[in-house]
Amino acid sequence: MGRQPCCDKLGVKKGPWTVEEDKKLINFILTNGHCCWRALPKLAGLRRCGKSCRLRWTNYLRPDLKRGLLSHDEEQLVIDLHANLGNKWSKIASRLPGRTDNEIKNHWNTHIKKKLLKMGIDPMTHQPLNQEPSNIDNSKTIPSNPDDVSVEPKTTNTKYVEISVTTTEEESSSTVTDQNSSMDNENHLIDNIYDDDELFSYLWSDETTKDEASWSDSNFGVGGTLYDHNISGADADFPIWSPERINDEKMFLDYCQDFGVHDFGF
DNA sequence: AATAACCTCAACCGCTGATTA
DNA sequence: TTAATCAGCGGTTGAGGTTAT
Repeated sequence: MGRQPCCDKLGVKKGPWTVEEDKKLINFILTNGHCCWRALPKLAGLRRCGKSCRLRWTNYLRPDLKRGLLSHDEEQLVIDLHANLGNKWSKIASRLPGRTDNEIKNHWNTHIKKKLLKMGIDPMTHQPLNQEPSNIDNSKTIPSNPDDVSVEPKTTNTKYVEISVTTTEEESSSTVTDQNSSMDNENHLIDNIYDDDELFSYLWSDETTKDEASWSDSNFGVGGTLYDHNISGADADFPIWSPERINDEKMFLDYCQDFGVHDFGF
């Protein structure tokens, strides 16, 4: 009865991934795909459980991932989607190409939440903090069925709490009044985004899953992107084969050796 | 320079619904 | 139908880095 037992818990490694492990995982998935996470670690020669491999791949190694802080537009979109969906990070992430649910969740908890609180806005209800809960009409901000995003996501007439989020230290130190004054401009920016039918339909489309996005570029060629998490600072924002990084010849050649030049689309 | 306090985010944990034998 | 495992999700943790004292 039932399926075969999952991975053998004994001897399964935990903790941070090493470069070697990353290479093994990338190499295996690029060659064989990831039809079965349970079997993958053994086949790839990794002493990890399938769950850990899946997380590492989806949150860090996927070729289509963007790196670096969320842009202002992305941040605003996250806030807007959160007002509709609540803490449905995977659904929010599916609307932001190249971003993971974990990344968005972390960014929300460490940056956006604080900014909203600083502005006197409840991050959960997206309403002013001093507003009595009984006065809050949640039906306008959070659909009864959070999954039902076929509900008008947001129009310029929909009365969500319009939130402006700044992205720099300088800006974040500004007063609420200052931020309110810039709100119109930024709302205008977001309105423009929503006025763009093509972008709008893409962002609100359920068609493209993270996996599809990932495997549409199932190699490290022109569309794919591989980042080296061991590089910090500005370099970390560039793919390892990008001109910005390619001057580090040794590292580049190391990766070419590991994955084969063809993997980089040359 | 040393230490404490704070911040960030990768990774883990535990739960849920779907799937399978 | 049942029981076991699966993938996926959201919440939480803690190591390492940064900033303040």
